[in-house]
Amino acid sequence: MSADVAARRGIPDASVARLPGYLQALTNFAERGIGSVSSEELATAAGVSSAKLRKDLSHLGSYGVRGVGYEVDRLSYEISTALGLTQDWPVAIIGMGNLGRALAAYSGFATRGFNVIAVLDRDADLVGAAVGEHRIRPMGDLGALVRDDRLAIGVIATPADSAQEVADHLVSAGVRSILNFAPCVLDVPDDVMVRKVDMSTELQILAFHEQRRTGELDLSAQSTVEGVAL
Amino acid sequence: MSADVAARRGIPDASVARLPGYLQALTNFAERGIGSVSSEELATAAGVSSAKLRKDLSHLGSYGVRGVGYEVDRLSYEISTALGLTQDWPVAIIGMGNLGRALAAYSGFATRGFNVIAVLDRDADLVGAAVGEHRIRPMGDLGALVRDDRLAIGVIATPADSAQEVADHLVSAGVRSILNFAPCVLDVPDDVMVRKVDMSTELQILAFHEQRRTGELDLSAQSTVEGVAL
DNA sequence: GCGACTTTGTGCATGGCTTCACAAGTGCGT
DNA sequence: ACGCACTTGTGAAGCCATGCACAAAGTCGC
Repeated sequence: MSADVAARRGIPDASVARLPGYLQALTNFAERGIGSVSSEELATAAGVSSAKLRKDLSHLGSYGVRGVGYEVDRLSYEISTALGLTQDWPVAIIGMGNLGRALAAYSGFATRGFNVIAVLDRDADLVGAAVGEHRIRPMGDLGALVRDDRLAIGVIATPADSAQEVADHLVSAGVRSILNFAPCVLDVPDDVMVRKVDMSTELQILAFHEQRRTGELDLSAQSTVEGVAL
Repeated sequence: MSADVAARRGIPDASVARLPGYLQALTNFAERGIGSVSSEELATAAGVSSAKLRKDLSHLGSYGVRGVGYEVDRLSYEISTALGLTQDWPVAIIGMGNLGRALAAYSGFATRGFNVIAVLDRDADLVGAAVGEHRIRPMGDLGALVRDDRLAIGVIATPADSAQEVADHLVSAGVRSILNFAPCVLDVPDDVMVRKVDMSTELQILAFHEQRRTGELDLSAQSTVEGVAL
């Protein structure tokens, strides 16, 4: 068991970031009634190379069978355990604008080990309004949610200018994992983990490649010789 | 100019992924009336190390002044140019569920170089309905949007089970940059770039670290000796 | 049983990214 | 004019992740 923990401690971040993808692919296989997959099949379904997949899985332990592959149910369980999804994590969403409401209505949480236990907003005028099955609660409720309902993960869906304030609130209430949808950098203590989701950033990265592509096409008149591929 | 392009070609992906963050931080500085920043200040605002920032910027060219720092406006312009944001990119959002509507209503696009020119849905019953300033259009309009309005970027906001179908439609219409919000892997030709945004994945990564943290706390009773930090 | 075949798990080499450390260049005060 | 304080840009070193190639280990057919 201590070996278990020791193994888990050493999983590289890059591997951890891919585990959810494997889990999702495995769920698809299970739904299609497939009981066993090779690293090649699973890797293709998850969009990675089979060597990478095997190395990633080797960090969890040795759950495959040589010559055969991986049992879908078993591997799903092991990855779920590694990710800490054997329990349901209570999540609170803060900021009930368009995005917050969309997130609150998103059904994908429940099937993936998360449970939205509360939605909150800083705006007193919104408090009490219904959002799906929830009623919007005031920020002051955060402390009770952490204490009584073991809230551990906060989702910030506010505009950028109030995100830091909300983050401070979450941190002082004891939340140490934050998913930030606001397009800004949050300043939090070292022991608080923040992950950011920003569609503008993603679009800008796409724009870079799109522009580079069209830029090269313009130049192709004078030199088609340079490798355009890749 | 060819040196310019050559320089731009060589920007590492990791650097490109950080440029939007720098641009955003610079915009903040500009709004606060700050005309000049050091790499240290900008790096802190963007949440990276100053060495990394300087190396990233060095890939664009030499736009700083030793002993002084970077002029905010100038650097903003250079990064915008590198990212291809001097023009506005036409974007279409496909899938008008909760998420699609939230994205369509998101005001952050316009200020960051993107312009939602159309929203679409596969469901014929939804076609024609109003979403903000837009009316939902049928998938068949994609070809015309690419041809007449230079649509280059598609945003998939459908459930996972129709994402691949939508992606195929986008690709055959000529779109080569896709932002995918559906929790699945898309199979597209090599010259099509897909970036994925998946909040479930992000939450699962947070859960991993949260679980590891609490797991170690549980064990701390028997052995506080092992380095708990980091 | 046994040999042929399949697939995992992993040591090793490779490449890319990050960090360090410092020379080169700039402004300022005197 | 000159030295001092400051900051950029960049070679060099170290680190992490990826890809390769193969031995180990299992199945299947006979």
